[in-house]
Amino acid sequence: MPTSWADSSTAIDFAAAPGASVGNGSGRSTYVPPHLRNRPPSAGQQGPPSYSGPALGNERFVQGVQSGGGSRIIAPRNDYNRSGYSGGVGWNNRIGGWERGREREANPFGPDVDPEQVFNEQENTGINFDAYEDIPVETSGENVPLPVNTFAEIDLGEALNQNIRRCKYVKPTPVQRHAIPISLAGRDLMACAQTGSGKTAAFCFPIISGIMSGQCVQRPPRMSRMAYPLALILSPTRELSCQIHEEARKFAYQTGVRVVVAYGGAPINQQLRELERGVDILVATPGRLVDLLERARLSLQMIRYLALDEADRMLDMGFEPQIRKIVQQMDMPPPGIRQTMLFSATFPKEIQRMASDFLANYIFLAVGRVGSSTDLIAQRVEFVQETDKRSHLMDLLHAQRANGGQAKQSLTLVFVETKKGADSLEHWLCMNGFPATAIHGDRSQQEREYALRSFKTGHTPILVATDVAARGLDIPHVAHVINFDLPNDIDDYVHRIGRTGRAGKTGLATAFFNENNASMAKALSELMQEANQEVPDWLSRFAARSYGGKNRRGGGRFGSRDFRRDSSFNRGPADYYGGGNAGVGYGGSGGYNGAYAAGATSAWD
DNA sequence: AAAAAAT
Repeated sequence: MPTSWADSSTAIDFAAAPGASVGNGSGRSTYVPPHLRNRPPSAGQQGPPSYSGPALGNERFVQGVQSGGGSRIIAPRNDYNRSGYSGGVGWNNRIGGWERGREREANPFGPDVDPEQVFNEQENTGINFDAYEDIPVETSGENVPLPVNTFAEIDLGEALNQNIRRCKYVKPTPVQRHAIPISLAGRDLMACAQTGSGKTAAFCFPIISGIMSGQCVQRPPRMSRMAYPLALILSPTRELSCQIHEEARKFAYQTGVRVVVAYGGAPINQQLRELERGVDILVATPGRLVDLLERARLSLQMIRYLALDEADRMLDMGFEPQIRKIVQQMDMPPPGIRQTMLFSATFPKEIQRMASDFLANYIFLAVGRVGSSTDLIAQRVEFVQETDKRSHLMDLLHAQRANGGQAKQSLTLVFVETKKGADSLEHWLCMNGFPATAIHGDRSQQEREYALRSFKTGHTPILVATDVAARGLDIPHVAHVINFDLPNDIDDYVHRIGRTGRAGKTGLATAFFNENNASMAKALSELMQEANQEVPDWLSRFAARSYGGKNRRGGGRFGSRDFRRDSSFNRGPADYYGGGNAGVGYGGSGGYNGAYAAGATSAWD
């Protein structure tokens, strides 16, 4: 994955520059970021700047600018923070500062888009805003800031506004309308929303805007090669982290806010180099992040914004210990000091507990699921024996091809249960004349990224995938999701079919069902029923027969409701936000069920 | 049981 800064020629300077070598000893050279080398010494370099940051106490970082005088001298340093110290204007000056001398920031909008040509027409892969009109939204908490209806109402700054135009965002999505004002007001947020609802922008805009305007102490001077991001965005899979990184780079283009991504499976050295060159927003998967922390190449003590994306997925994948380590056991400022946004498609107990632990007096936001509410995804279930699956798949693909689906317009995503199954199905499809590729966790990261690219571009319009691709990935033009193997969890099913019918486009989801999936019958038929889909009789019979299986409404969930309303949850000292029920003026929450049935397992359980 | 994620 090309990362703009890595690809610039200064990377070479970096390797060659004497200043690049870093010493740990006090007498050795201090790392000077490449963009600050060969600059005439400014006033700031005469003496070491003082630094008053979180290490000295729990005051808000913004106070550091004003109160920093004479607090602590750590290391000789360049004028990184000069504007903040001298004028107290913070980052607006910094843009001129650390961006000056950089020839050109790589164009994050892709080769087809000239960022200078804001009104340049491009295929609209964006959001079908009409599809958002009826999406129900629910908020609760103390003093919920009012939602906005346009981006213009929000003061995000000219640079960000221009990027919003470049991205062709005309109008905020529901999650953006609500989440952005909440975030800009400095409040913590627990949001139930899906990727595809525009939530990446919903958490990126306030972060970028906050970093730009914040009178923060930029980098605590250190002699080590430690990176100090101001914002951290955690996501469950590498591909999702990449995707967030790509989007965030567009939003941050020419704002001076630097976005870096770190994830496993890729050489760590390049990522370390990126971090060394400065990072404001770090997007990461938990494993690699812990690695970086343990190598002491990264400190979280400057974190002002924390965003956890697809939090339920991260818990499913067993990341809770790592996440708790990152958030609670390293040097990250506590809730109330940092600002935290927790995004999750579902809201089970574990997430509620996490919300209690990670957030301070938060606002709860639930957004109906886009594309699932209506007929945007046509769901079909077919009874297919294991042994017949391949030939049946072949029939579907032939029919699809016969219908003249343009390759690029009709991508087909085939979900299977196992990594081995993915490989063998891919091979079999290719042998039978269907250009397919596969993505799963046993493939190298390079292969994974190649597969995804090849699929997105329509080069191989069939992608065989395990659940690695089930959530969050936003691939335009997926016309058909085939559950070759049904998952064992209805939530996974919802996420998988959510790869189609995105952003207001219609999609088709076909599932192969047989006796092995009996445990899914009930939940599946309920889900389809509530989404006004035709449920085959045989499936209803299966459903009636099955006792076990997961009841969608069960599982000890409070659903999308703000659980703080439920007094049973407020037990003991964990209720640190005091007072307990924050759901002021909140009532009649059940009203949306039914109408938005397919989203029932997500935001509207 | 399988998948994902650090090496």
